[in-house]
Amino acid sequence: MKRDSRLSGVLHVLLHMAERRDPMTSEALAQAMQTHPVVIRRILGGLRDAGFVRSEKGHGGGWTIQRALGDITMRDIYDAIGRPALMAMGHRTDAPGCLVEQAVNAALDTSFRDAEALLLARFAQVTLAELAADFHARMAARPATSVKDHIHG
Amino acid sequence: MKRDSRLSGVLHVLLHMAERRDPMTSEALAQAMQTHPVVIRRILGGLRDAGFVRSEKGHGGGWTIQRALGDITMRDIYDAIGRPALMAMGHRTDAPGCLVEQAVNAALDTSFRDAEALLLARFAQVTLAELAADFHARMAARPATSVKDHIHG
DNA sequence: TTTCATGTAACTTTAAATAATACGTGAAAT
DNA sequence: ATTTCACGTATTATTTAAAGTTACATGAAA
Repeated sequence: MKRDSRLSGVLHVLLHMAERRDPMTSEALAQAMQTHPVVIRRILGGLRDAGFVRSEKGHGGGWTIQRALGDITMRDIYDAIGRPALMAMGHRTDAPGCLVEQAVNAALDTSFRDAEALLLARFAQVTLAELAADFHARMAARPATSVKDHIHG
Repeated sequence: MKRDSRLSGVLHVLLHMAERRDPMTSEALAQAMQTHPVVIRRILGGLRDAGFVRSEKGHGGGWTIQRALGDITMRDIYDAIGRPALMAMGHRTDAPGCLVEQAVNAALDTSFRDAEALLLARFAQVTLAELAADFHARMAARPATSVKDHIHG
């Protein structure tokens, strides 16, 4: 399995956008994330459709956040990127005729469902404003002088 | 990401073994699991080292369970197969110096750690005996006549 | 001594995420 | 108007870990 890092990627990108007043280009965001501009457009595309960010073409264009950070939770972002799988484990067959497999799947499914519910509940409790505040707290605890010293690019 | 199904696979195999008195060969287990004998040996190898099963070579050889089903929990099995990742998401390590990324990772890690702890706690509460009982209950709720009608192979 | 069955290493295939390429659309600057 | 900038997206390639496969060695029983 290749671990999915879209959620952390999107959150990272959004917080970087939040530190700026002007639109940020996919190019600039990609550089900050050490990835490709197309990847940025793909993951932000879902957020645009959900109304969290706006994109503008042409000179001076780029991406801007459309809602107050306090009104966006990690759960919102998770939903907007298409609710990718949270659990790394599945089972071999979905509709098994084998009753042994049914018993095993039932036990695993129950546990995984509860763990997922816990995760989503946690996600819903964390807003981007809180993440931004955490970032600023980390910055204050450091000797460097400005925001620019703490973010890449 | 390719979902990991080793845990469900091992549990499945163990319950099948539990339904028999004689050793089961990797060949027979593989047929029941629709997979390859080598895969069976690989996943059972860890359990053998942990003392949950025993393997014997030669005529009449194969795999047998070494402990009472009530003394083996799903958590034991999870540990014995090497504690594979439970969560499908990781975070990018591209910019570890970035405080924004640190803030995001901290929030995600907290949630994921709690979800993993919940999962492992649940695993520790379920014994193979309970899974076997669930299997027999499912069998009793069905019109077919014998164990053989409900397990593959 | 032949056959059966596990023990393992090495290699191939597969699934999902990510990266890269190429080309299209629309907006602003000149 | 035309050029430049920046997003939109389809297509293809790369990467990673799991799963499958092959090959050969070891050891026990017939």
